[in-house]
Amino acid sequence: MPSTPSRLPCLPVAVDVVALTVRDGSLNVLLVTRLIDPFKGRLALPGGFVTSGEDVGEAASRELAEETGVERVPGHLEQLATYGPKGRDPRGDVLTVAHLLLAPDFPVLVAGSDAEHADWFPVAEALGGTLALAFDHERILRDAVERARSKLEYSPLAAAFCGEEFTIGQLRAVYEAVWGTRLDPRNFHRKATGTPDFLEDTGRVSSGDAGRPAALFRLADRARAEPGRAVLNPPLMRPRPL
Amino acid sequence: MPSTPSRLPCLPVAVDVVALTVRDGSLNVLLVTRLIDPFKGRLALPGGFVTSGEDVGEAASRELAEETGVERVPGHLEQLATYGPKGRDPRGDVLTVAHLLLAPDFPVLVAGSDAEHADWFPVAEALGGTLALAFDHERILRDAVERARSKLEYSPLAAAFCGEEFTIGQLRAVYEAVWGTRLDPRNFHRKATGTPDFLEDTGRVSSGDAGRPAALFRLADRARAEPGRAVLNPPLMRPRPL
DNA sequence: CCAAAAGTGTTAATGCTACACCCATGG
DNA sequence: CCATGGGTGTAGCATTAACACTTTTGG
Repeated sequence: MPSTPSRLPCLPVAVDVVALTVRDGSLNVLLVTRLIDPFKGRLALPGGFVTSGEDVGEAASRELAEETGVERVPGHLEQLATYGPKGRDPRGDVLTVAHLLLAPDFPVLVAGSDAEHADWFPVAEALGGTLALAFDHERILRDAVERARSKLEYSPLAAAFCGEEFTIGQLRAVYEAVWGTRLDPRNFHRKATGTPDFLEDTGRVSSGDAGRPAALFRLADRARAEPGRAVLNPPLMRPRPL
Repeated sequence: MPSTPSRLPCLPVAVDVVALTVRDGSLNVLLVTRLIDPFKGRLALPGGFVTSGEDVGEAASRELAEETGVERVPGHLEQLATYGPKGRDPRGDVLTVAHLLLAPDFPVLVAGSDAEHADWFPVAEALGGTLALAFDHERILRDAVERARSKLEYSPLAAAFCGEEFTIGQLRAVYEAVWGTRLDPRNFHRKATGTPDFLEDTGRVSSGDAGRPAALFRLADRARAEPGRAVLNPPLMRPRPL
């Protein structure tokens, strides 16, 4: 069976992934150095073309695995938005379906100097213009960060930045890094632990750090099942900027 | 210059539009009867293929105009999500970029019996399975309604369902229709008029209806400029269903 | 002991819900 | 006059914001 009907207008369809994580208290994004034209040598979002027989989400997963060298990239992947196809690629019209990955800080494997090498960069730098991203990737990154910021308000997705188990303090650090604000540790603790269907106490405690050991939590089953669902009702609001 | 680079994998790219409006107190969606296979005779979302040289949003606008006979369709158009390309069209892989239109109740022009004829249908019927929509359009419609519901909570987009000027009562009717709930008129009035950068009093009043004449409002300039922006902070919350 | 982070209690301000109540029009 | 919807006031409740305070570790 033919996978594409004939005599229909066709477009090259790409996927790009904005992979975000929290490192050293600030929001970082995964970027690759382009080895071919256009924009050879410039930094870009990981991505590539959709091949026959796969959905766009599968293509995003595949590209992410290929360009990081990590077989099963952790975190929460969701679709962001579709851009184009007009005027965003010097080669011609290319449609791209951008995706958003919220992930714990996993190490990128370096395959070799000839492959495209992915690495984490602070979002502030990537949006400041100093890195000069390829294509319209700065705009896509901007949209992705805004999406991530608003998602934290009403969904349990902040936990996607943490590992399987995490402390309330680590979770708060995620909110602070993504929103660029400081939150009151006491009030945050009450809100996070008091929200139904959000967190589950594992009974274990973290060790090693300074200060009193913290209880370890994991996402509640209800929140695991539907990661996009609005379990934080009323929402956890980010402080209004003046 | 060639508009599509050669030797790149290609896909047919469609756009579909979920046009929503409020009629007689309930949420309605614009559907067309398909005149060709596949799904000939079935109801479907208006849409079509993206042609060379246009962005997906432009294609959505164009298809909407073509299939309704209305040159400049009113309301707020935004991208919803992208579906596919696998297994959603019996002809083969087709990617579709779904859009969402929130519009006042405009009359659909009937061009003739041979053209695809668009008309409004209650969302409840379209999602109930009685209408049996073509392709995966029921799923897209479901996502669109959910998006519209959550957008009303924090954005000023409820006004997109009304005309240029509207009363608080008409605005409340939009919330009630989209959310399927009843809201207290007094509290709603206070919240709507008390939210900064949301509504602007025109100074005029509505006439003709039963009861006391109501003041006419329009969207504030700030809300007009960025229709998706979260001006309703804290959000206008829909009553939690038991 | 001291610093640092975890966790609990308390209070004041804010926002929402649920009403009572008055206003202005059409019939 | 009455019904109908527009608009204001207010008391009770829930949530939040701000901060005092205790707990438990590492150095």
